[in-house]
Amino acid sequence: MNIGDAAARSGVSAKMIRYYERIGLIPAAARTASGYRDYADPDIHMLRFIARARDLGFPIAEISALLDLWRDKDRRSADVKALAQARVRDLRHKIAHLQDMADTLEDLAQGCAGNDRPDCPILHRLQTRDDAAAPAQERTPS
Amino acid sequence: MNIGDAAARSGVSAKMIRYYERIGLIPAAARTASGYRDYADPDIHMLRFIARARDLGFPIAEISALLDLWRDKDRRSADVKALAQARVRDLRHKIAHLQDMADTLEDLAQGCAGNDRPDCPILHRLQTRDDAAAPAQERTPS
DNA sequence: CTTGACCTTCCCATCGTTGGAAGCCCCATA
DNA sequence: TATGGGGCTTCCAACGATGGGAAGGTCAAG
Repeated sequence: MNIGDAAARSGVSAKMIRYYERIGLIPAAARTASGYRDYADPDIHMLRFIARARDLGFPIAEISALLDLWRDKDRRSADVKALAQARVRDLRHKIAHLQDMADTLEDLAQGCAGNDRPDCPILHRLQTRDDAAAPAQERTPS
Repeated sequence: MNIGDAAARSGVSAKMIRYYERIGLIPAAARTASGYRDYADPDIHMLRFIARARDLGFPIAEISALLDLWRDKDRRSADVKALAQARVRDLRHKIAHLQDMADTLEDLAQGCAGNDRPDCPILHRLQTRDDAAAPAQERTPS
């Protein structure tokens, strides 16, 4: 199976497959006599695994750890769970940060008339001191 | 005022100040006879403005637009508001995406025993077909 | 045999930021 | 006055993850 077929079947682009091989995330693929990379079904499984993990926000280093666990038949499910939970915490942290930014910005925009006049509290708050940068403190801890 | 002082006062690192100058976000700073960049209070205001906008998630291109509006005394506040609202929409979109990832992953982790045994639905779902990629609530844990 | 679609490697770009190296400058202290 | 250490200058590289493209080899169909 050529790299193009592997890409189509796994959802990982040919570019990224070569990249993952280069950085050592996946082992070097087998080669045909003419130098083409040659993939089989287990490789597709692995690439699909990577695609899923990537879609769930795992960075490369953690996908590498997940792959090790995936291949290790003597793994402890606690190790897998710990990785997943750490990722969830990281995602929740990022979400909270973006939420703060969005809430603050929305609050600023809400106070702006949005007409033809130049005065705008958004610019005003941006240019002045940073005393009250968090108006959205009381959010439901959903 | 040296670049180090400007960095300390504005909250923008010296590295980034040089970078912003290089990419044209800010005009080239004045120079002393010996070639040092020389900053005054208006420059600090501008850098602070940039730092605030950056902390609110504006990309460089939009900060540039905001700076233009900031300097334009004949601006229309509607233009500023539109930029801010577009940024809020973008942030909310990113938040929704991260939320999906976190919910799905949390759901997967919830079904994992987290003990010394190797079987783990997280790895299981990652390696099998893609019907599990839907948002967390859709799927009833069987 | 030609053509076109594929493959190979290599380089460059993104975006915002940080780090380092080599070399010059400024100030304080001995 | 000399010296040392910090700050300044520029340039180069890297990060994560991906895309684009050039130059050249290979494969399969017409």
